Parts: sequence; structure tokens; C-alpha cells
Amino acid sequence: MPPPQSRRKATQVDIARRAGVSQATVSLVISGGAVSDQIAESTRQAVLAAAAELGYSVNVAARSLKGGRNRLLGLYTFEPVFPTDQRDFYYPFLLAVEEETARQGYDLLLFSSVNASADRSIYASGANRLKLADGCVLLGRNVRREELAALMREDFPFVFIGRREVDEGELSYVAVDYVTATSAMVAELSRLGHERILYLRAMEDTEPTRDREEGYRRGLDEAGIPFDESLVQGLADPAGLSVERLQHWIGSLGVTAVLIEPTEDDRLVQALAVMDDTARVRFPDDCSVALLGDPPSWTSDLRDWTRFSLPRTQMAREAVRMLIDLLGEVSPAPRQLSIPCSFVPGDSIGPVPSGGAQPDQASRPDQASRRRREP
Amino acid sequence: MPPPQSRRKATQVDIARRAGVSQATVSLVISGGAVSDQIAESTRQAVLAAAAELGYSVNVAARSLKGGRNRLLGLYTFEPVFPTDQRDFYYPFLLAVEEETARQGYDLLLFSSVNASADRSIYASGANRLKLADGCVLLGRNVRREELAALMREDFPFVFIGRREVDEGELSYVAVDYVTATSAMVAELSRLGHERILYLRAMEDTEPTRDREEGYRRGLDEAGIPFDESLVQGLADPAGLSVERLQHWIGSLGVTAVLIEPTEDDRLVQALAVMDDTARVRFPDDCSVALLGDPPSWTSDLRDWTRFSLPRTQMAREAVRMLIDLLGEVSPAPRQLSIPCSFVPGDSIGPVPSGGAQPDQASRPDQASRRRREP
DNA sequence: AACCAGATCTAATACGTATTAGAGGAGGAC
DNA sequence: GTCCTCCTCTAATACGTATTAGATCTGGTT
Repeated sequence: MPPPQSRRKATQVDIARRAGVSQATVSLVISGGAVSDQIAESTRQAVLAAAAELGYSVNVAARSLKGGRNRLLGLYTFEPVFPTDQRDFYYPFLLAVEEETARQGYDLLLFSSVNASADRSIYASGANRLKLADGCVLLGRNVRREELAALMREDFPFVFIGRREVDEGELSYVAVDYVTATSAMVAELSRLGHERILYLRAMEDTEPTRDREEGYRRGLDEAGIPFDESLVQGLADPAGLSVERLQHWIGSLGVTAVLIEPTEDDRLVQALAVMDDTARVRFPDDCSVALLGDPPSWTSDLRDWTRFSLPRTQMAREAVRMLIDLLGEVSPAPRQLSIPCSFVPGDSIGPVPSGGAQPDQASRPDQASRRRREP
Repeated sequence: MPPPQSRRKATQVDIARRAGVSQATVSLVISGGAVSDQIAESTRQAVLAAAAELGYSVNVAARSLKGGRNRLLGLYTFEPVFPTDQRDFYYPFLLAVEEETARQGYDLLLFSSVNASADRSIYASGANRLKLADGCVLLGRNVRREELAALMREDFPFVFIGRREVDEGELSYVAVDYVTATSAMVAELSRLGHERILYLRAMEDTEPTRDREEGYRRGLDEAGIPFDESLVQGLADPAGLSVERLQHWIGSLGVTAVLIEPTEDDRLVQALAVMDDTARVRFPDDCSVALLGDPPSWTSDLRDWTRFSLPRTQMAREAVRMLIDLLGEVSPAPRQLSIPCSFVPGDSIGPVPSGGAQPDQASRPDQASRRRREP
């Protein structure tokens, strides 16, 4: 057995010495795929043998230093990704980003200033930590616009998962086509005879919400249903969706169908499920319900809501691919990609309930009596 | 608007030029924590300002090539972490590693050659990719010993989550004390009167399994129960745990309690649950059952098995802390830390069934008749 | 005036690799 | 013999940083 070598790892210089060639030759043999066929076979064998004997392995740092790239992609989330209550929502993105990154031969750098909420900033400590990576995939609902703008100013390559707008100009994103999906949902309801369709939107004015609202209006328009401002309701808190409120809408507004924008946690959908289970409001018997997105916590015993479903895996993959594409260009222009949602028929929409089609007072006592029906 | 800068990232040389100092000074200001107080405050400010203006961030590869530190910790898993069927098992580790890493002011580098199973090697393509990180946390059941050995040979700092042994010598790990936990479980069963306790172990000869077996023997020993080789059964495939097999053990071996090593997916525990639900074998009425670890997929409607529970969060945190400690030392000695499991009483063990205590033939026809009881 | 002692900064170098221009030799054509 | 081509290899350099020995300056002491 040879005496334990010095702790130092073998380098190409060591191999070169042992094989009686130059370091450059070693480099050509080891990693020069295309150029290495101009090396004589005997030399090649000698080098490979020496490399094997010395247990050589390439020094990644040196290689990427030379190349200017680290082969690292960053994943930055504007919201904590790991907490349990949002885990089902973000997990598919994570999974797919990680997979595709690996498939492309990159490693994934996970940025997370999890705890100190104030620290959750790209520009913590003055230095831009993101820049450790060659480029970055961004994720999260509550974006800090200034940070995005700063990234753009510095020409740092990044791709957002989800459509985002910034005053500074265009940025690259892979989004989901909420507009088309929502308007298709309205069309579907219209086909079933619904005309009083309530849109229950999130309070914050983010792009996903804006897009849904646009889809809602477009859908009404194409179905020839007039837009009624009172049928767009904001919901600040999932707890705000009470049986009473829903019954009020059904009763006094004549609503027969509700489009709901699901939140990232599962309370909203849970609330709906409870109403249905306890038969205080039944879907679709009393009212049709469709979700404008996936219910976040999907377990097999959950109700099969009518909804459209985000192709999260595909979105994440496309984002990674787009990012790597951008990295390859000298002066890349921002790109936008929009992916269609898939429609899930489910069982929570149906024809207009017989007594509830007319938006007049007649239906109100009916609903009021039903309210007492609980045990 | 300034003309679009060249795509090149700013370097310390750029900063130096702009601030009118040397590159060395920049390096001292940027990363020389201890030595940087010999720099005049005015110079320091000028450098920092220039760095901010240029959007500088350090080049990891260069720093690591030079031998410096990156404040990056790697997380390497020997098995795919993200696949859904193992997600509940590994998720807590991931979560805690990520949290603690962030808390310590490090970033997390996720290594994963997810798909190509053959590629799932630290030494893929000859390059030791891990080395971009200052140190690494390793995770996973089916370790490649050669790779561990290679890491040790190269003095790369790492900490394994879980006890691991390698011929080459000691390595650092944070483990869970399966021996004590298992022997305590045996003691508990013995206290309830059980003497014929079956140990259903995994087929592979990994450390966790070995430790459980040792705990099993020690527990028997301390309870004064003789060891019976036929009461240790290997289970290659979760599907191998059939009702018939279990009834055979109860009937002809006189088994009254079973210790089960849960697999990383949830099929084994599912199988048990089904037996119990369909009343073909009821726990603990027909036989006591205790799990030597957590059932992997824990949902609220799952049965509350008697078991012990791994402190996964704590393990992961300790691993990160240990790793950072190791990084601080010049020539660190391997460290081992063992953390106790917590006992979860559950409801799947009970006293010895009245008719099944004697391991003689009398019980066999009784069991055989029960076997027909299904609808 | 000569010397010294900080204080502050810089020049030079090493790290391991990839790349490129070109060196050196062999062989053939004229 | 001269020129040319092809083949194989090497010298030299750049990549961006950390580190260290020493340079330069400032102000004070003898």
C-alpha cells in the first residue's frame, strides 16, 4: 500500500507529471469533448490511467471560475415555502424546479431568510446574495416590487413563476392563463343557464386576481350577460365566508353560481366543505360553485370541486428552461410564457336551482326558512 | 437611462478602479472581517459605496478556489427526497435543515441528481460537486459507502443525519438512539405480560436496522426473556406482510406482540390498518403491535399506533449546528451525537390475549377458524 | 536631522482549470 | 532541398479572490 499521500487532492498538474505530458493535454483529455480527438490514443490512455491511479476528480470551483458560471440556479421565494399550511400549494413548484434544475445539470441554491421576516429581502446586508447563482427562479404572491426593479436594473437573469408587472419594464415570467380559464368557466356556467354569477375575489390587488377579474368580465361579455358591480365581492379573510353571507347573496342578489378564488391556505375551501356537509348550503343544489384554481390541500377524501387546475409542474419546468435559455444569450430580451389551465368538471356545478332563477323578493322567504333547517 | 452595461458581472477590480483603491483593499473591506479594521473608515465607505453602485456580489467559485469560505451549506440526499411517497418521511428533515441553515446565516445548496438513478452520485462526471459548499449535510438510507469514504479521504466536512459506519474510520453524525428506544419498547411489552415478541425487520442490513435489532436483544435480555431466532423475521417487501403470515406467527409460533420497523413509504402501515379495519387481525385484541419509528404518512384519520417517534427536527438542527462547528475547527475530529426518541403510547398494544399465551398447538385450529371469518 | 512607530494601503502571488496560438515533427509533393 | 500539410502537443494566459510581506506616509521623539 502506498504511504498516505499528502492531504492535497490530485490536480491536473499531478497527472501531467506522472504521465509525462503537459497540464493542457490533461485538460484536453479529461474534459475536452470535441477537441480531444486530436489527441493520440496512446497519450489519451496514459493520461486516463494516471488520473485513475491518483483518484483525480475535477475541481468544480476552478472550472466554473474559468467559465464565469457556477452552474447554480437560485430559487427565491417571497413567502416562506416550507410552513405546513402552505406546503401543498408550493410543493409542486419546488419539486419541479428541483427536478428540472437537476436534469439540466445545474444545482439548486435555496434562498430563505425564513425566520426574521424583516430579513426576507433579496438585498439583505447590501450584498445581493442571489447573485451567487447564475440566474434565479422567483416565486411567491406578495412580491416586493422594488427588489424586482433592482434586479432588472442590474441585468440579473431571473424568471418569475406567475405573471408580474413592474413599472420599470418587462420582466420574464411563466404564467398561467387565468383570463382564458376564468372566462371559460363563466361560459360553462352560462351554458347551464346561470346569469347571476358572483365573483368572490381576494382583497389584494395582485396580478393573479386582476387576471381572474378580467376573465370574469370577458366571460360575461361573451355570454351576453351584463356586468353587475355588486356581484364582485372582495374577501379579506377566509373566515369572512359565512353561511349567512352566502345565503344573503343567494337570496337578495339572486345569485345562482359563485366563482371563488382559493387562498393559499385551505381555510376557504374547508369552510365551503363544512357548509355542504352540514347541508346548510348545498352545492350544486342550492348554488353552483367553481374554484378559480386548485384547492390547496388536496386529500383524496376532499370533495371534487368544479375548478380549473394550475399546471404547476409544467410551469416550474418551463421557468427553469426559460432561465437557462436566457443565460445562454448575450443580451436577452424578457420573455413571457402563458400556459393554459386544465378544466376539472367536478360535481359542484349544475343547472340553475328551480326556485332561485329570478332575482326578485319571492325567493327571499324561501331562503330564510331554509336557514332555520339546521338541527 | 444609462446605456445597458456589459453583461459581465462586477468584480473587485471594478470596484477598486471606481473607488480608487487596490483590489486587495476591496477584498479586505468586503470579506476581511478581522483584518478589515485596519482600513480607514473613509476608504471603507468608499469601497462599500462603489460595490453597491456596481451591484457587486462575490464570485463563489473564485473564493472557494482560493480556499475561502462561501457561507454555503450543502444538502445531499442519497435518495430522491421529493417524490410524493417519501415526502412525509423526509420533509421534516428538509424543513429543519433549511431553517437552521438560514438561522445561522448560511444559504442552502441542494444537490440532487434526481432522475437518472445511476447519476445519483456525488462523484458524477468525476467532479465533486459538493465542494462548492463549505460543508455538507447528508441524508438517506441507502448510502454509497465508497462515496462516503472518498469524502472522508478528502477531508471534506460533512455530517450525516443518522448513524453510519464506514470501514475507513469514524465519521460525524447525528443519530437517533434506536437501541434504547427499542429495548424500552420491549420492556413495555414485557410489563404487559408478553414473552413471545416478534421482531419484523427490514431486509437490508443498514445501521438503523442493526440498532433496532440490538435494542431488541438487549430488551429481551433485561426482561429475562430468552432470545428465539425464529422470532426475528425479515421483510423484503411490504406486500409480504399478509394476514395469513401474521396468523401463522400468532398461531404456530405463539406470538403475542410484534415490533415492526416501518418502511419509508406507507404501504406496510397501510397493510396493518387494513387488517385491523377488516377485523381479520385486530390490534391489540389479537396481537399487540408497536412501530419502531414513525409511520411515514401521518394523516389525522390514521390509527394511533403505539410507537416511538424520531425527533427529526431536532436531529436536523443539531446536524447543521455540528457541521458549522466543524467548519470552525482547523483539524476537526469526527463527532457523534445520539438523540433519544419519544415514546408514543398509542392504542395498539395491550395485555396478552387470553387464549393466545401458550405457544402450543391448541391455538392453531382456533386461528384457522378465524381465518374464515371474512365476508 | 535622523529615527521610529503606528496606521493604512498595495504588489505579488497562488489556487486549478480551459483555451488558444503556435511550436515541433513527420511525411509527401514538387 | 524546399515548401506545405497534417498531426500532436505545449506554453502562456485569464478567470476572481484571499493573503502576506512590505511599501508609503504621518507625526512625534530624540
